[in-house]
Amino acid sequence: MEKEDGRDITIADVADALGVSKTTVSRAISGKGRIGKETRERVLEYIEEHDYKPNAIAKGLAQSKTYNLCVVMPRDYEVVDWNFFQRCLFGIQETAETVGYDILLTMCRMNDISSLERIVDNHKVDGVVLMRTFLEDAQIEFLQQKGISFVVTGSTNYENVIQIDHNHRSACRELTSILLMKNLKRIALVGEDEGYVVTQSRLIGFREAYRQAGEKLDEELLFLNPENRVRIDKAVNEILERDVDCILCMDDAVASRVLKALRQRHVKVPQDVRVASFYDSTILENHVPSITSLSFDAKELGRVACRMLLDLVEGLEVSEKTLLPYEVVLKESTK
Amino acid sequence: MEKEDGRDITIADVADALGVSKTTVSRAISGKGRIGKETRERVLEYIEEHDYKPNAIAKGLAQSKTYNLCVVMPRDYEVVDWNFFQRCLFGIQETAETVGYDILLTMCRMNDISSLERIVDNHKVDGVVLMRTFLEDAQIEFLQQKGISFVVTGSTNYENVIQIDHNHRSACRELTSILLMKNLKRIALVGEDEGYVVTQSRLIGFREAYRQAGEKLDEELLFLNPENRVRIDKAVNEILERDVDCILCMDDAVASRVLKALRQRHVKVPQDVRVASFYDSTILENHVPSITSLSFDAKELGRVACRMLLDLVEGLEVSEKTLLPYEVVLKESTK
DNA sequence: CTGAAAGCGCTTACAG
DNA sequence: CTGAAAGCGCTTACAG
Repeated sequence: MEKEDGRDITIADVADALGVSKTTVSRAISGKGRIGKETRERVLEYIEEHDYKPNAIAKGLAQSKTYNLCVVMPRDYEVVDWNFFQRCLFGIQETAETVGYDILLTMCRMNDISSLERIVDNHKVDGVVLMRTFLEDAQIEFLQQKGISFVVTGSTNYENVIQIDHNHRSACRELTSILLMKNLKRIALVGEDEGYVVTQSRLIGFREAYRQAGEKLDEELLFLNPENRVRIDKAVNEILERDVDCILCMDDAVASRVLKALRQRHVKVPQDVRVASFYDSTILENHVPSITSLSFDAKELGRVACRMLLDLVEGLEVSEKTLLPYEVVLKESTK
Repeated sequence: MEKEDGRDITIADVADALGVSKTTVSRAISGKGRIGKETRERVLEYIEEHDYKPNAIAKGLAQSKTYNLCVVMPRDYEVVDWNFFQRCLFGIQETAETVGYDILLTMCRMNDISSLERIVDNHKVDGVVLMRTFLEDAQIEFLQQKGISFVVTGSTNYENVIQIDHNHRSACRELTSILLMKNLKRIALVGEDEGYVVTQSRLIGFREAYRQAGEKLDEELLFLNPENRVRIDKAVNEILERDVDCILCMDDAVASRVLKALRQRHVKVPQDVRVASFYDSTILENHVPSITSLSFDAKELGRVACRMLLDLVEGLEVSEKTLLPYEVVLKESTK
């Protein structure tokens, strides 16, 4: 509702029109504080009729709150799976919305956190969720020093950080175990970057599966050197020379390149070699043959993370580490 | 900088410490209004030293501004290319940031605009960019009625809407022309949804190319019926019966399904039939053979859109329709 | 149950 | 060139 001068009506206008005080109107809206049932109804009715909408900014100022949550997305070109972040973001937004919070989105290149700093310093948000962190993470250090509420989706080695993640270690252990049980003993593990905690978790899970199965892991089949970055091709050559049963990829970006390399060499999947990925993304969605992989519910991750951040903002106790379940999805590529 | 009680220091603290008025401090910071050079420097120095940061919320309230822009992303599962929106979003965020604006992100399912309504009604943003619109668009109607500044990325038939788009019509005309010049006369056009303006533009460009080339278009080769939605497969069968030179797909999601269908039928691309898409996305990025398509710079679209919205918010004149260039990228699939 | 008043942290005419 | 004061639109002790 607008007044003649083009401004929206305020709580003061409502109060005037009804011959009550602003306090009363405020109480009727918020439901806080004692107020007569009848007065409240009168106010509510008037508000409804005249389409009054509270100004969230003013409310925020008075309460020293913003009702905004900052989510920091990664922004490099190297990101494996945008879609995952996308879905996670949806989960966050969806649950934030249900309690009247909005999402202030920003990006973070490597360790340039200027944008995050500006948003936090300017008091534009009540809390933040970091969608990706590094082993050495400027975002975490900044937020901890500022003392602002935040959670991390994914895992980190930093202390006292609320983190929500899928159980990658256990997931990778399970997938590897299944492969071993299928009598695929010689598994080559290909991955590009050890700079993330998740990569380490995956590797640990991989090793655990071998140990549990009582099988010996051939360290010669581990291709984790970051120098392989552009040379997956070369790695594939070496792998093929070493007589492997299966190629396990750290993620789909890697898997995609491995598959391409195999195709070029006319190596058939799964006949000549099996392939599986520790990660499922849309990259391989339409791949023929379909690729065995782990499946994670990104949206649920977002939902849980957001809920926890909201609790944190409200001053509630929140457990430091939450692990979400996963699924192993067996497809043609490991038949 | 924090005070003992945990609150951040305010303009009043600075004023007190320096023995000047809040007015003066405010002026020193904003650069507005007359102020002595020396006093300004004193203030600035103190601020720097004590790491004072203005409270954007308070500033916003005083100025009736928020320094936030709302970006509305589509949220259906049917969206063709998330990546495009992603990159566009990056462009928007990037340019907003340079002038101290932040992005409030929300999603819009089909025509459920409740989330957008809440954000606008609560005065949480100064303007909005709609990333996708429908022929009948609740978002546009709502924003127009509210009289709030907004721009649209993409095209719409609504009047008086600032829109920034790639020149799809001309792009599709050019790609089609090139195919015709390669003597690929019998081109089947496959698309799923006519509910968007862009689909119409593409179709127009397609027809124009035929007209310009003086070739007759076989209407039997147009597969645009939404009923094909799940039946691309069937369409491909019919296409193959009709002796076509090339299959032109409205977008990559369609192209991807068409290619899959061809593969299953052992039809070779480009030997047996050529394939091209009116759109380039990551879906087909690693496809073998590589697919001829149009290429659009999503990030630039975001940048331009944001700049125009900012102008609009500042009350500047802005041209209603802006068309951005494109590229035709010829690849193996039409060799 | 209700209200006057102070306050959230800024900006901005207005006066000097 | 500088400042006192009012105002942005809410909330919230405090008093009645």
